[in-house]
Amino acid sequence: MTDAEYVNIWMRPERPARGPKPTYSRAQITEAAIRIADAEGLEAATMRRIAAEIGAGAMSLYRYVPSRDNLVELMTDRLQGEIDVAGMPSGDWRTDLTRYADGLRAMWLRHPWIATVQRSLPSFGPNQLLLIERLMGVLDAFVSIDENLGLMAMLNGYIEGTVREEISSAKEVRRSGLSESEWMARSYPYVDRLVKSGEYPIFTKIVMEARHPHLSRDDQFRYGLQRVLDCIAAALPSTAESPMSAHREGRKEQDGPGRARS
Amino acid sequence: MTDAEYVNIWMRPERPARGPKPTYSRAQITEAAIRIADAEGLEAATMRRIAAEIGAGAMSLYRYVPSRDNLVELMTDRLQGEIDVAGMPSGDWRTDLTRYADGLRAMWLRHPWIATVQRSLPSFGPNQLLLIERLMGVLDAFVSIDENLGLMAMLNGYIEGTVREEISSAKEVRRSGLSESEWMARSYPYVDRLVKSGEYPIFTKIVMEARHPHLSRDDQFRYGLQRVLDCIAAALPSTAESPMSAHREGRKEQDGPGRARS
DNA sequence: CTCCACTGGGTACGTTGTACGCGGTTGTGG
DNA sequence: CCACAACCGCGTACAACGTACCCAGTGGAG
Repeated sequence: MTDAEYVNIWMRPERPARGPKPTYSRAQITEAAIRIADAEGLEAATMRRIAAEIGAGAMSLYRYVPSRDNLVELMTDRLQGEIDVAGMPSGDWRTDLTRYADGLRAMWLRHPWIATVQRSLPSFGPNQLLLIERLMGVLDAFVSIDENLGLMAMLNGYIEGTVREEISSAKEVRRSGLSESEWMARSYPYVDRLVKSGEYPIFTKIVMEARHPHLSRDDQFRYGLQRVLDCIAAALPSTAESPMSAHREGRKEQDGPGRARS
Repeated sequence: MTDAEYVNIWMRPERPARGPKPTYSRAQITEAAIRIADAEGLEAATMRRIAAEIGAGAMSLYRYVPSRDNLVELMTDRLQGEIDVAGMPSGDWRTDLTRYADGLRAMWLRHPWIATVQRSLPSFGPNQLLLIERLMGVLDAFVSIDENLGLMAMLNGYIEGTVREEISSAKEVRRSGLSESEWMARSYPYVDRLVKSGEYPIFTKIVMEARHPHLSRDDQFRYGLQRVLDCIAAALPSTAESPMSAHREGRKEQDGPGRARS
């Protein structure tokens, strides 16, 4: 089996048996790369830059990592480890999934570049495996694996989609050096032209509403998450009823005070 | 206002008033770039390659497009136009959203590279605007804009998340030149080691189950989508009841025949 | 007719990932 | 104990990238 035939990075041993002791380590390199990516984006984490960060020569990194893509894989798995899923399943699936959702979102917001890595087939690094065990374990007692996978796809889809939006908004703000409201002011001519054209009534409605957001980003996320969890609840057998899920009030019309519909 | 201060690509006029007639056009360049990206991935659509495709010199493209990033924006908006949302809202929101979901998924599968572009703040190209109008119009009569945005975030999150997985799986298959089952055979040593270790019971369950998938990818998608739509239905006032949504049967335990839990 | 804003495109620069090979270091078989 | 092969860090080199700059031609406005 030649070097190129390792199925993934986790199969390739970090350290060979013989030879001089390595000065650095995969973990150290991964850490440095994450530090740079956090501060300046993933594209700033070039091999030369990472090497400089730990005081090594550029090509030295290739003694530890076969390629930059593989390094990104290492970084991604390290991030999965930041999500605290200890003690799951706790018996209260709603609490568990809320904790997971908050943890995943917080992790993405700490490391926004994660949104730009397109996962290849799941590489099943150690942290990802642990996460799978704990997360899928939450509903494992209640539904089949197929159904569990489907529900988690929905949950993850909601979380990632929402956070992607938060991230790209924040990135644009940083990129342009303008605050969010300044950015809106800058793009005013374009938006205004669209609004004034009268061809986009719903877009207009969104723009008008967005200027007076009722909820903070956190609250928006929490609110939508509760909706998703309600949906999951509906898919579970009654035996799974979560101890403290008595927050199902009659919601119906809860519009703001007298906003007319166009 | 200097060139750099255009707020986005849509504000910048394609053609100036005077001078010789351009040989090419933004639309033509965009089309060529999409063709290349479809066949070989977005990273293959380099400026030189696109120029060669239409028979131009590399630098000529910059007469039409300020930068490659802006070109990607043009490509993305063109893709949004492929989703057929004509005639929405039709009055049957469930049918409308199903059609949209199928259309979005099909478009992503036709142009998998879309998953690798990280949107900056929504650029509101013409096709995206139209899509917003039609899609958000579907539920506009039933819920507030805030709620509508939340529900659509959930729907889009589910669709994009699911399709991302399909895409990365397909890409890995193409990259390695192996079929899906060959790929699994190749990675058998790694997976087998994990299974045999006994530390990952749920991962093991997934692997065992995945060898006998009950549903095709299409059916999986459809199934999860129905679940999401059920969730949306729960958030709507009763007046919004969709004509043909009587497919809520009693589902409970539907496990495979007697697989013990570890 | 004259001007000059525009055209297509060639050359060149800085930056990227990484193949290759060097001289030095070290665990191990004889 | 010692020679050797396997490993180390890393300097050099190359191809490909996005794009700044410049130039000679072209055609509508005054």
